Amino acid sequence: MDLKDRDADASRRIRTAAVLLFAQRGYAATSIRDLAREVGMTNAGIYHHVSSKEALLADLMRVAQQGLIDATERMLRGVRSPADRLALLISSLTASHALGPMTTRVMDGELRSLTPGSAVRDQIIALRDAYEDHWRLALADGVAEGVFRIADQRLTRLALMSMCTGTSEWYRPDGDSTLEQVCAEFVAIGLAAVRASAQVVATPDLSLLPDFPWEPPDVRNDPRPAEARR
Amino acid sequence: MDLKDRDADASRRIRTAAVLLFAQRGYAATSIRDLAREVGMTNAGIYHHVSSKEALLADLMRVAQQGLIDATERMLRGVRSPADRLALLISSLTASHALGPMTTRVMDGELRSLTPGSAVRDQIIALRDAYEDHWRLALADGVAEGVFRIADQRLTRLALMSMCTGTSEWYRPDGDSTLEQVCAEFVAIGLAAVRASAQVVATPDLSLLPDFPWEPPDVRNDPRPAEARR
DNA sequence: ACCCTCCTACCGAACGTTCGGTCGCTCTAA
DNA sequence: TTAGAGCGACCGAACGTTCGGTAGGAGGGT
Repeated sequence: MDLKDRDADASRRIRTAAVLLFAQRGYAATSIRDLAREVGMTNAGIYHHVSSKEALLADLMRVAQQGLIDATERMLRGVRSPADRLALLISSLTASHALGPMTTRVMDGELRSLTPGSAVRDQIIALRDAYEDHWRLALADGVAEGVFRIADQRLTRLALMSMCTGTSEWYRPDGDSTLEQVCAEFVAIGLAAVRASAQVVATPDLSLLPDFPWEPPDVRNDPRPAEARR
Repeated sequence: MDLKDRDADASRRIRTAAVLLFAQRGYAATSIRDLAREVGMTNAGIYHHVSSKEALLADLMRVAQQGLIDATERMLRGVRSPADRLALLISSLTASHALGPMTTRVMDGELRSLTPGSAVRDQIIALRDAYEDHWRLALADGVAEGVFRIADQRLTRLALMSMCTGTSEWYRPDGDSTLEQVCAEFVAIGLAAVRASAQVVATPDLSLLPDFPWEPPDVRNDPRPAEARR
């Protein structure tokens, strides 16, 4: 195999394994040696592809967060109605967490593992803020246009985002509900939460979802902790 | 001070500090020495009150989960209407996570840190199942009685529970919304999610909420990671 | 076709540090 | 006088990371 390809392949396998292990056990509970064993290398070999354990985590998180932002802006492009935008925000966040459960669990839950005050951490927080601004704007516009009736916009946003992100904890592609059913149900709940008077016409284009490049292939041998299997 | 009291006090301070550190940094990222420093002891001193680090975590989780179950059953006692029961489930789960954010974050998120197959882990999973059964039953009863219209009961339950448990990540007692407002809003969202036709008359008695005995006093100096401060 | 050199992916071994946990002593309150 | 809370010192193991070395493909000259 070409050396360039070999390097790219090793980097990809390391990141895929890292996403899997960080999501299952947590960053702090995963050692470089665990990671090396998973990709068939020694711990020293890992450091040819990664400058440090924390830089690896930061890289995974930054790419994932940026991918979510890009996908969201692709989906919202040209959509004006606040109800449509809210529906697309709910669908895309839910679908992203359903289809990339490992990546999104690391993205959502490992910020505390990055050194406080470090540049990468601040950058990722800024990305998160930029993403949430799309929600803030959609809700504020809906209220301003009189099509949403919301008591507390921050409260509503946090409730709906928790609902969507929670999907990564329980969704299974071979489970009882299809992704389309989940999205449709969550959109219905979200529109009820904002007392939307307008009808939703936008349909999410799932091909615009983020590509999480290191999401592990669905491990049939139960990649998820037992408590999430119900 | 009486020796018995001194022991009880040390045990309490250890558990309070453990809940705080486990919630902030995670179990794996917290060392016994971190814990000892927080309570003004050496690492060896800790082991006079705790048999092992994992047993300490299991103890915190078991007591928290049992407290939630007890409080839920106190609240639901004698309440027959499914709409009332759902409203009380939402209120109590939300309020528990708002008032005991550290305890509930450990309870919800550290199951993966317990040794797979261990007796304590299985016991805590069983407690969690027992708690969730109250939700399953309320939704199923509502559907059976014709007062709820739900496409997928499991889906609805998971969405609403995620919304409630997410509260521990952002709620602040000195924030913009009061606990009563949060509960009222979440109950409204929940009832809309099940297309409840019945009116809700039950009012949650907050004095029946679980007493999480080791929840740290609200640390004004920002006990929460920066990303949750918005 | 061949050799020679370079480069790079990776390994074996070790670094200093920190981990969870133990042991025996000291000190103190009852 | 005694029990036990807490401490100082320590254990073996594991941690993240580094370093010198090696195998083998890549590339150029002949």
